[in-house]
Amino acid sequence: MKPAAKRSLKTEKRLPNREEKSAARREAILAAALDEFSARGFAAARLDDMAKRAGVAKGTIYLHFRDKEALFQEIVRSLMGPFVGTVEHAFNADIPLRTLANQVVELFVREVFGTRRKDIIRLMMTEGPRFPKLAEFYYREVLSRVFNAARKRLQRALDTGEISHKALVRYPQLIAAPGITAIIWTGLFDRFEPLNVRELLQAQMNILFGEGRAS
Amino acid sequence: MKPAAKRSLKTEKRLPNREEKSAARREAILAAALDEFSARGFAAARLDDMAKRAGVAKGTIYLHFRDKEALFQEIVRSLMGPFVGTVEHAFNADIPLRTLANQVVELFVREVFGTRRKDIIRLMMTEGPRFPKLAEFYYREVLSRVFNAARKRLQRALDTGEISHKALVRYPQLIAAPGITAIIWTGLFDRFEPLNVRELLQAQMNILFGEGRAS
DNA sequence: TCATTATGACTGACTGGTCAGTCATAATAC
DNA sequence: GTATTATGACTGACCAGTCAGTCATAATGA
Repeated sequence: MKPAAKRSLKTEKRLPNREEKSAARREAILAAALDEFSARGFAAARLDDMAKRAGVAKGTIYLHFRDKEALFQEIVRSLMGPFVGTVEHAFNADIPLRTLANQVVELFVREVFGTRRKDIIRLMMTEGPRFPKLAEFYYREVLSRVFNAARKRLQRALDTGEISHKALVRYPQLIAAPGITAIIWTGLFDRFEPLNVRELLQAQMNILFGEGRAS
Repeated sequence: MKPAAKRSLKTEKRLPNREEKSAARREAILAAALDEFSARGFAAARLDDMAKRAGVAKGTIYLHFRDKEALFQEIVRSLMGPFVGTVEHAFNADIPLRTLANQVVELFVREVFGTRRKDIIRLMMTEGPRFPKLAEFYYREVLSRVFNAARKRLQRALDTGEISHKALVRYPQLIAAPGITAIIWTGLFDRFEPLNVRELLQAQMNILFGEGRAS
């Protein structure tokens, strides 16, 4: 498949070969598609616009993705999949709950709110009901894994007396809720009443787990 | 079909006159449109389907609403507008905070989650970003009024020592967050992991305001 | 090394279908 | 009788997905 390219020349800047170019285009298409889906929603996003934005002909999209829906699903997969491990790892670390809470806030602010993952989550909420397959993927590969890790840690915290609210083990949604709310709020109302996302999340963590210093 | 009815006979069941029929149709169209918008989202919902569902010809819709977008906005207005007063009233009542919290939970479960208002809120979250005018209307006529009432009550509670978390006055979002989250969760993941909405909301209220009896 | 041939990634005009909105005609209320 | 309201066939714009043809790059071989 890939025979000797320009041979191991020292040149950092080899010309990209076919395979590399193909991969680069695939990425460009994914990025462009996310922009369009975010801006217009699934139904109203135009393949023509994505192609133009990615600097590619429309037909090219169909060389990489079966159809519009597959493209959409692949965006979710490619951005959220790798992120789950990071979150699980954070929950499994052997650190005090309050420190963990601060880390989770930072992780959310930096790796979700500060990236396109915020848009992915918004799209999941927005389009999920019409893509049961995607919702299932998201539940199985993302949510249930994150929630399991969270529940395990919360149960331990309950056992050791780090927390007293039993409800948290049953409803980790209470930890996620301000993040969800922040994503929606900023998308709709930030121009009327801007929201300090980090403060909102920290406030909930303070209430749930007691006061702790800002990191 | 039905010419001059029996004139002012005592008959409770007069034939509806023009005005009444028109109003009834308008309502039927609004209801049908909400069903379609909820099921498919704004862009993908079809006027033909709404007409069929409302038992009306497509053209009739345009006798009542300028276009698809106006119809959508009118749904939000007509369902949420009257509801705001109820909520403000609840917040202004002179009752203990913990009782109020229970009432708010009940109000949400019964008047939002148990009605189409749940769908309206979901649609606002879903379609709001693409309808800045609607988001503004919603903020001005619904959210800011509810939040103001909530903030006033929470400030009083803080002054009297009913609560100790100052953050609640700044971020009433923390009270709304589980409701938002519940609406999204049930729309996406209820088939994998059903959510007891009332319990979720009560759990948050318990954490925010201390344990209280279920109403 | 360089000329020739083979490959398959890429293009974009095109097709078939969809759907918001219109309007001439029909039904109905007054 | 006539003004108002309702109808639904129609139109024009739009867009997902297709495919015959192009051409840069890779493979071959002399």
